[in-house]
Amino acid sequence: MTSPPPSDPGLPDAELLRLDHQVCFSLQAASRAFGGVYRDALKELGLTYPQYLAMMVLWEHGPLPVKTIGERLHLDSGTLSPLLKRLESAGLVRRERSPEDERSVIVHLTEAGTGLRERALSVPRTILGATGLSVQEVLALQETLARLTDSLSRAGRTG
Amino acid sequence: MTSPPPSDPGLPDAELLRLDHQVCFSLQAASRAFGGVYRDALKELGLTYPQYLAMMVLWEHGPLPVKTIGERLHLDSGTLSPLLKRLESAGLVRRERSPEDERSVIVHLTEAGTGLRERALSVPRTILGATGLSVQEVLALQETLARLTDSLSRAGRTG
DNA sequence: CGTAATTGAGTTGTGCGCAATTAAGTTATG
DNA sequence: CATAACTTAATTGCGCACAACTCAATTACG
Repeated sequence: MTSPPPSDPGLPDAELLRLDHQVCFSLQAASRAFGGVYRDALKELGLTYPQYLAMMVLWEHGPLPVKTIGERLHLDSGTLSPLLKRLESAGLVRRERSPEDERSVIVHLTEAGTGLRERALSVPRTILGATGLSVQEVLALQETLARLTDSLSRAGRTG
Repeated sequence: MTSPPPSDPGLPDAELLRLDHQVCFSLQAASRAFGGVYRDALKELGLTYPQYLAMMVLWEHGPLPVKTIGERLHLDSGTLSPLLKRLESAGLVRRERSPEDERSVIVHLTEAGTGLRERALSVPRTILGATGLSVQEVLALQETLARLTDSLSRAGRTG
């Protein structure tokens, strides 16, 4: 339990009352801007950004149950199930029940899914270039965002 | 035209290839964490976060056409039209055609909508507290996000 | 004046994110 | 062994975001 900074005196209320909403707002703006860039970059691959994330997890770790993919991406089955079905319809993955635990559905890459990785390799560099940020800034931003997310999640659970 | 840092040599490719996706990922994680906190904070008001944003714009500026609300929130009519209809169904706003320009729909607050502002006043402080960030960090974060969003938008249009 | 181009809302369709529920399989317990 | 508790996916329903489109109103131009 670190003591979070209290309601941060030093600025007038009216100022504070605007700051917070703008943080979230700026965050969503950046998030949506990313979405646009990824949309363009992924269009020729026929993937959306969340689908791309799921594929990245599979490219990196091989066959995984839905549960694990969900944990990596912080997504639940309500989001993943239809997403993975779309990837399956596109012929990129196969879903098979685990013989060991029939509750688990293991998601495998198909040949096409594995092959797609080659064409996806250029995407990250494109995106990084589009951010216009230095590596230092990226790292600092991630550090701040990680702490922010942690605080917010904690507040959601306990507050 | 500032010269954006080039593909940032100095780190191996494999490292860079992971960074970018994690920025967007961290961003979305933070964004979703905010969503959760706002969801809790706004539950008793019967508003979602985007609805809350729309209400804030109206509380601040009075009656506005859909167009202007969309510009403020960076949302198009495809998102706003149903959202505003839900607010109207909830009795918080009224939508009226502008007599000067019959294409415009002016969104007005109702008594209930105006009254809701009182109950919404406590929300921002709650959120700010949940972020666990200092004011300096908030300001720095916003500055970075603004630049990031700007670069990404520019990349989307021109790239 | 009359037609063309533009503008502002709305509609439709796709996909994501989340809550709540259901169903089926597994594990623990009496 | 039988039942209860838990786990894993899937489904349903709602709302947001965006693209593509339609429609009516306005503005610009010949």
